[in-house]
Order: sequence, then structure tokens, then C-alpha cells
Amino acid sequence: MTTNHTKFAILGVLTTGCRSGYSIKQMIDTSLNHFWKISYGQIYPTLKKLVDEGLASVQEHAQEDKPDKKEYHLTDKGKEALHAWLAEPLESIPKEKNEWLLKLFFSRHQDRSNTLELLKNYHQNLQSVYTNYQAIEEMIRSNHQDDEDAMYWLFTLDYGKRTTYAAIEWSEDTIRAFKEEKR
Amino acid sequence: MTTNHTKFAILGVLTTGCRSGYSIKQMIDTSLNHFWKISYGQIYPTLKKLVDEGLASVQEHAQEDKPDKKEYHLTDKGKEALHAWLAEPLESIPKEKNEWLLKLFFSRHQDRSNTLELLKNYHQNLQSVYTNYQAIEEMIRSNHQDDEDAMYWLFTLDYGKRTTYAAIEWSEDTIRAFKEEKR
DNA sequence: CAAAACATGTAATGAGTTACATGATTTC
DNA sequence: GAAATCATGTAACTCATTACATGTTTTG
Repeated sequence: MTTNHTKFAILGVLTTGCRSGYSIKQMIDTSLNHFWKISYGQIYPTLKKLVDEGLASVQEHAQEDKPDKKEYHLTDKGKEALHAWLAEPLESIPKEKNEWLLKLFFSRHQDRSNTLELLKNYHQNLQSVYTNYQAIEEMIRSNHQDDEDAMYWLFTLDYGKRTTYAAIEWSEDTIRAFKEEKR
Repeated sequence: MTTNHTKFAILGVLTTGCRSGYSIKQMIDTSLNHFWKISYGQIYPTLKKLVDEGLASVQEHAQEDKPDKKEYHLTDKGKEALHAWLAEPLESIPKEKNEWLLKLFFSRHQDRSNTLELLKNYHQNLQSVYTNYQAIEEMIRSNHQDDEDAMYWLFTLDYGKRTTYAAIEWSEDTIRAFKEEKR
């Protein structure tokens, strides 16, 4: 049985000062971007469920007329649930799927020029990912310097940077090896 | 619009000598393990669809009595479909979700000892993944030495090894930094 | 005043996992 | 002869994406 981590991702983000579905989405798309993703189709129903389960409370700022602006807060029960989830051990490392590698794996069935294109293109994409990580790092260092969270956030970011850097080096070496080969 | 790569993964594996749903599963669980995964619930329906679309042919070895043993082969149309898919460019690098990093990100809300446990545990898991890659590499080098595929297979494996190695180093450094901090 | 950003939600669809169901063949 | 491996498949379910639908507030 695998736990549904989405619920806990939202629970966690609610500890960081995000109070609306919209800002939760923003936070995950920026600061958690290198290891998590989410859509509004998950956020709003989950938020409703959290309130139903008593893990979060909501205050509706029904401003005079029509618009609902909702502010979510973790309840004590919600904090407990977060802590309990954190303490749960994980068994195995997540398996990612990578279509670039899938194509490379079968690239014998393709022109060498296309394979080279694939590798170069991948290299370029990795570089922009790396640049993005640097930008997030700057943001954390300037906006959350004294934040108790900062250390942990930088740890996860460092993970992203290092593995991406290794991938960049791999792509460069692989392009070189591929050109070298059969010459 | 995103293409469904599962279909092409199977199309590709059919070029490697795998002829049954069972052996496709085996192949993906071993040699493509570091960047792809699949379940029988995907394989058998997809195989049927490939035949319907004329991308694969099937010969049923109905051995005298009951058991159906099926042998799948790529058709010319199937090969074309594979080549066309290979030539299609990819736009962005795949986003993986990582629950370990998700927990680490929120670890301020947890005892330091638990966080250390998480990191050590992750480190250990990464090491066994790395060991597994080495085993796959040995297998490819010994069983597919002269294989035209071998070069590409080793490229993708090298990717897995390098990024995993970077993650292992990260976990070691992070454990060190975490112990160091606030002392 | 237009565009961008803020803000919330649902329904349909797609993708994938898991449990269930069954049976043959090989190996120890 | 028991256990492991080979072998095929479906149905229910879970999870997540996408498209749709709507409206406000801020900024240039």
C-alpha cells in the first residue's frame, strides 16, 4: 500500500504561509519544482477534503458581493497528521520515466544525425533547468535567510543541482563519445 | 498534447528479440529499469491494440489443447511508426516526483534524529540502486558485446550511474552538513 | 483600458496500478 | 511433488491532467 503524498504536500505547504489554493500552486511550481508538481484539479478537491477531515480550517472572505476568497490554516490535527507522515519510513526510491533516454535506448533505429540532435537538445534543456535552480537558490537565500526552513529547502535544491549537473556532464561526454565512435 | 510513450516503449522492445508480453515485462524491469516501468495491465491491452492497428503481428502457438502462447513481431508499418516517433523532438525534461525530498523539504517539523534516519535510509537505497546498475552493465557487456544496440544501452545506463552517484555524494555531504550544523 | 495576474472550481478523460483469476512448465 | 518461473488476461480503482467555466484585482 502506498500513501497518497499529494495530501501531505499540501499540508506541508500550508506551514509555509501559503493560505490559498492559488498560492499553494505557485509555491510548488517554484520552490518545490525540482521534486514535486501539482494541478488545480488536485489542489481544490484536496483542500476541501482536508477541511472535511478536520486537518485544515477555512475562513471565507466573502467580500460584500460575489467573490469567495478562502484562507486555509492547518489545525492541530493537521499538524499531527503532517508529523505522523514525516515519521513514516519510505521503502524504495521513486522510479522516474524519461522519454529522452527511452529514445536514446532505441536510437540504433534512427539516423546518427537525429541521435546527435536528441543529445544536444537534451543538453540544452538540462542547462536551462540548472539555471532555473540557481535562480530558486538565490530567491531562498535572499527571502528566507533566517527562516528555519531555509536549510532544508537548500538541501533539496542542492540535490537538484548536483544530479542535474551530473546529467549535463554526461550529455557532454556522451555527445563526444558518440561523435568519436565509428570514425 | 503529449504522446503516449508506453506504446512506443513496447514497439521498441519488440525490436530486441522479446516476443511475448511476459518477456517484454522482464526486459523493461531489467534493462530499461533506470528510466522506464510498465505493468501487465498496460502490456497486454497495448499489445492487442498494436495488432489492431497493424503495427505488430501475432502468431498463436495453440499447443494441442488449452494454452495460448503468443509470439509478437513488428510489422513494416510498426517499424515505420517507431522511426517516426524516434524522429519527433521532445520539448521539456520530465518532472519526477520524489517523496524523500518532499519529506526533507518539510523536515523542520520533525526531530533531527528522524531527519538523519531519512537521509541515511535514502543513502542506503541509492547505493543499492547503483549496485544494480553495475550488475545490468555487466550483463549488457557480456551478453550483447557485438550487439549494435549495446552502445546506446550503455549510454542510458551511464546516465543512471552518474546521476545516482551524484545523489549518493549529495546524501553523504548532506548528512555531514546536517550533523555539523547547530553544534 | 487592456493585459497580466489573482482566484476558484468541476467534469471528462487518460494513464497506470492492483487485485483477481487461471493455468503450464521447469527446476530442485 | 512442491516451488518457482513462465504465461495471459480483465476489472476496478486511483491518481493526475486537461479543458472548461467564471470572475476580480492589479499594474503598466
